[in-house]
Amino acid sequence: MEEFAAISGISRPTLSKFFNDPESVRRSTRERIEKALEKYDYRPNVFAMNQNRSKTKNVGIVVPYLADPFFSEIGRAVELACLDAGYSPILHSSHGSPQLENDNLDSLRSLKPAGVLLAPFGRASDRKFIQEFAREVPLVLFDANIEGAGEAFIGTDNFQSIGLVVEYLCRSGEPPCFFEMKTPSNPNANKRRQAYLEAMARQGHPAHIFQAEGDGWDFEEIGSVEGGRMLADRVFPTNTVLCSNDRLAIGMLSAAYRQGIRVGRGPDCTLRVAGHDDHPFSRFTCPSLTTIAQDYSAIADHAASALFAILESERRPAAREETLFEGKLVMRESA
Amino acid sequence: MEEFAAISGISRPTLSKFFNDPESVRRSTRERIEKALEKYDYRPNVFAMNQNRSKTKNVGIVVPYLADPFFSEIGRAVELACLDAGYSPILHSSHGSPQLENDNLDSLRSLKPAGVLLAPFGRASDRKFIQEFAREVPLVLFDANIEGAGEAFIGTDNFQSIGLVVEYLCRSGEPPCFFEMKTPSNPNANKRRQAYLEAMARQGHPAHIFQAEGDGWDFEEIGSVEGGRMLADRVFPTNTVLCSNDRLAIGMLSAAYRQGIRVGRGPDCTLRVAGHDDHPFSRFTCPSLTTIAQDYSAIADHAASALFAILESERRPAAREETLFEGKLVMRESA
DNA sequence: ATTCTTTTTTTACGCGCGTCAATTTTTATG
DNA sequence: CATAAAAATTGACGCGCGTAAAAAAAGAAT
Repeated sequence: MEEFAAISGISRPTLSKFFNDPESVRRSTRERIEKALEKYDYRPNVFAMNQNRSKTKNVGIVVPYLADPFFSEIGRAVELACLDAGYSPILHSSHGSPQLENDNLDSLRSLKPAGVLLAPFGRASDRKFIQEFAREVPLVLFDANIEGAGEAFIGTDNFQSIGLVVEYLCRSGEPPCFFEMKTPSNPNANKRRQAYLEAMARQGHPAHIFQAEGDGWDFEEIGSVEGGRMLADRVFPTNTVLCSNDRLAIGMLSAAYRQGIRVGRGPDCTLRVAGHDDHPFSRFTCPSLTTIAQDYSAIADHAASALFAILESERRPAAREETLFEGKLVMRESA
Repeated sequence: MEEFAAISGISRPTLSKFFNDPESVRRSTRERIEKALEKYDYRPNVFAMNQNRSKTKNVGIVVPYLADPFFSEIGRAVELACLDAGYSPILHSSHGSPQLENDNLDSLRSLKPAGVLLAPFGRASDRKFIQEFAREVPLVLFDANIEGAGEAFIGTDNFQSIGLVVEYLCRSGEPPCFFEMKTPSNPNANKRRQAYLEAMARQGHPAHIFQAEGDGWDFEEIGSVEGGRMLADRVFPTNTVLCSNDRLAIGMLSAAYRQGIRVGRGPDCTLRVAGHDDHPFSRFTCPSLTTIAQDYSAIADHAASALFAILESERRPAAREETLFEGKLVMRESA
């Protein structure tokens, strides 16, 4: 940097300011630096930059399971939002392990991040650990909420979205049963069950909840095995099943296919299946899956903005903000 | 560290050695340090550690598209192998953009990585850029090869795997046609086409190749639209289609379902479909997909080992090593 | 016990940059 | 044009650690 200062004719402290925030120097100076930069392509040393800075431009992003395309997509959207705002995103996956969630936060902490965007496991998360973490680092949660942790939460309004699909299913055929995991790792699952119950009450139909054994992240497998068993045993009192998420629904569709059960709205169909999340593969299931599309680019953008607002205000907000986006019904072949 | 040296009764240079490599100090000393570490939980500053080190313990991992579960899984396996070897993996996705591949390598370079594991796009990659990069940083390629770039390549033996599935398909029914993308971004696709041609020649059957228009990473969509069109137009001269990869096959299966074509081995079936890769969702397609399973944990482990061997030997190997693992046939319902 | 070897300690420097205070230069304002 | 305000420069210190050289200590071998 010393050398670059010499040949570019700019003092080193000014260069330092520039690299921290190009907007912080006068425009004429900025242009001179940028011109010199093209000529000599100097790049500051990341490690030396961050050593003396208490707050860096790093933003940690942690999602529970990157192999799930839903988190892959939303992780990407958050990453982009950070880049656009001039931060350096660092994306980590907890790979289904709450312990790894803690490890990820730990390893992020040593990178002195300006803030962290976390999609937590929820119930399975180490709540105390996360709250402790949030005391040191500005933290915004998305997708899954943990009451009282972090400065803000951004997610989908499960009551709205489930209400929407339940209303649709009731209007267009038999009222839906609800299929979910017995011990869901995600708090959205609990919200959705509750939302289902309320929506069915509103519609004046009896509610029927069916819970699959099993834990972990092999949702398709669970949906296929447990859902398949239920189909074979004819436990569903109506011909319509609303699955707590698309991955369970994908499993159930595969089970229905194996059993020769025709799924869809047609007259020859004996089963309707709907999901929630608009998983990237839901368009290609057989039949294609009717589901709820979460507005995850809105969720990602809003979560990032919320964090940046906190970072720029330099102080923690007084009230914890919770923002919920509405889901959209995506009507396809399965229901 | 100074403080921690004082209260633990160990000199600071010894501590420094310890944190670089715990094995480099005498066992009795190591135990004393570890005991003190539990008591005072000091952790060295990552940035200061790496500042004066020309080579860090960072290992960059770059995959072309993390939303593809195949890369998600193999990326994870590589990540784990790095952690086990005491390195700090940093996983980046190029999100389908060759430009971003360059950007990722650039941003990795500023982290002074000890080495980089790259699954490149292949043909679409910026070959010169990557070769330039490899001059600075030890580089090992996996999944997709770029001739002459990097110190080693580890992947699947497409000729073996395609030979295997072609042999199986011929033996168990009509010989397969081959369905692929016209402009594949992945060099494996070219190998597979070639392998198909050779395998069909060996089997004494005429080869039929059908290429879908379209580019990008929406393989399911392309398989569904283009493959569906071909099915409707009855262009396939036999009842068996071998798809270049599972994601195309998933699309084709969805198209077949829409058209009421029964897929599988049964007497009432008029189409057989096979894929390649054993995509995580292939078990849940309708019907479940017969495919080739790549041994990606072996690929990941071997790629990581190859890099570590280079790092520990401190010099570039004389010859470029290419290691190919065999694929395994996974027989399911679709063929 | 002596000698040789390995390990640790002592001492000291420097990495590349952030950042501060004092000063000078440039730009905006009246 | 003078003056105030904003921005840039000068000079200097320190961050937390790597690392080198020389001396001391500990352990191993004879």
